[in-house]
Amino acid sequence: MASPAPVDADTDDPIAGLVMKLRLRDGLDAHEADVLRDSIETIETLPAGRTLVTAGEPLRQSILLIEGFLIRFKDLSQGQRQITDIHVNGDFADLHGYLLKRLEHHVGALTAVRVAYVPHTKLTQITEREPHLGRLLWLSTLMDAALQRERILSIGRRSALGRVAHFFCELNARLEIVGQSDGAGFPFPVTQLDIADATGLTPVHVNRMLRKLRGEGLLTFRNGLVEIHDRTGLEKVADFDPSYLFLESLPR
Amino acid sequence: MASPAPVDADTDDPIAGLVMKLRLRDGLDAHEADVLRDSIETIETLPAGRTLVTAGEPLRQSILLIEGFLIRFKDLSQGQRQITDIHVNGDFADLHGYLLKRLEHHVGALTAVRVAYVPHTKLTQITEREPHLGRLLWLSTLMDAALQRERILSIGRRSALGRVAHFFCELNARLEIVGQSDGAGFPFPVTQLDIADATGLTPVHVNRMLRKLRGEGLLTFRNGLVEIHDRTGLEKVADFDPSYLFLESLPR
DNA sequence: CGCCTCATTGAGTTCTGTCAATCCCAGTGG
DNA sequence: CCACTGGGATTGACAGAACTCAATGAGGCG
Repeated sequence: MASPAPVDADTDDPIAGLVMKLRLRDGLDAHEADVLRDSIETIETLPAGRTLVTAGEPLRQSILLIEGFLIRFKDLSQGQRQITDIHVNGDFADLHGYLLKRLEHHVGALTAVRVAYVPHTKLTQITEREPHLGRLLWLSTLMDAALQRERILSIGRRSALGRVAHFFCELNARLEIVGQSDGAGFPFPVTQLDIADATGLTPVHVNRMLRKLRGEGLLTFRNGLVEIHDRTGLEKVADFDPSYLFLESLPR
Repeated sequence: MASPAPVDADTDDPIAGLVMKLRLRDGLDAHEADVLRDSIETIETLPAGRTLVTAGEPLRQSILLIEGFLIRFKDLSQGQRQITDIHVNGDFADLHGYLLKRLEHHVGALTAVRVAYVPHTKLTQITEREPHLGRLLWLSTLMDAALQRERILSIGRRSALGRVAHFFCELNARLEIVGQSDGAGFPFPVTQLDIADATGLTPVHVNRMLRKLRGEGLLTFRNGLVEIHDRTGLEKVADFDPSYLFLESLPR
């Protein structure tokens, strides 16, 4: 019940999701896929709530998310939390830490996760020996940045209802890419507080917005499950334009 | 009067600001600086308000900002504008466009600017022949992303007053790096509407917050000039922690 | 059964936005 | 030199969105 319905990205190959996403944007040959796979040092399963990286700590490896949801988040001095990114299956979540050497934010497991660790030394080898693959990794961090910009727009200019709607539209679209959503819904075992921290709202207000979305027959979020009843309507409320997701191919 | 007071980054070298910033993080040898300088194709001066890149248009070159302020911004379908990034002297503003092939946002001149154009072919050569320099360019896009994350935190969780205060704290710190602020103030010829679009507020409310900052003896913004009267107090109101700017060196 | 976390709801408050008038000032033309 | 104009800045009054506080409900778990 609580386990996500595996579609076809969830094979035994830990980099299946990543490969699906990179392929979507640019060619990725078998050799390059092998190099990526061989760069993985260890694989781990972690429970929800676990902090994987704390701001400021020195880093020597990056995190590839195989299954579950990871978040990057920051806090103000008084404790107000803001989630800046949500990562899904196949995201090279922590690639930012590679060149920054330390992160200015935390990385945590939003749900139970399976992650692979890639040593930074391997990443440097890739940039030296496989320039094209190196550019693809760079590209994936640039697409993270595009998601962040949309989040800035969302929090800065969308209404609370629009923000919540947009949050789910984006998640749905991103999960579709990696075969974790069929477009009509997906498992998402988090609390309303988590959604509040991602949208810059309070949990109470998120609750009200969810009620409204439900009442308008657009979307239900309950028991860790998102059901999209009216995708077109939801995207209209969200003012959702997926072009920032770069879903089309970007020829080499 | 309206011309910014050049400190020492404003030499004739178009990449002076960029070099200052990259040096701060990692070694950059003379050869690498030459490669960067030689990658510039043309240099242009543009008036305030000019749009340099429109969302979606195919790109073949990236923009290095030599002087003035550039913005990246997005709009909702009803026209609400949100500035997602502000670029200062020495920022390789449009490096994101290199691998994305097209941008999902616009790039505009917030003030009069002088910009250099670098063809994407040159950037590819750098990644192929100069892996270390390539990583530095990658690093600069990662630092852009760190700024974006702080903006998400700011808009999502800071009060209106805190947002405005934080906006100026960040700008001041970034301008100091490239010698465009002495820490006590700097020229910033923009309107309150621009600040509103950057902070996710309305111009009327920005005006009120500016009045408050002025009333508390923290900062004055008037006639395109920022004067910081009480930096410590301002940073306190802003809950400003500069660690996200990565001002310290990141050893190779 | 009791406890705990999370979801839900209502009432009231506060913050920020909206609307509209006025002010200020630089630039322009007479 | 002065009236006029236009773009911002400023202000007040009011509206509305989102937050706060607090109570209640619902479900899972030991």
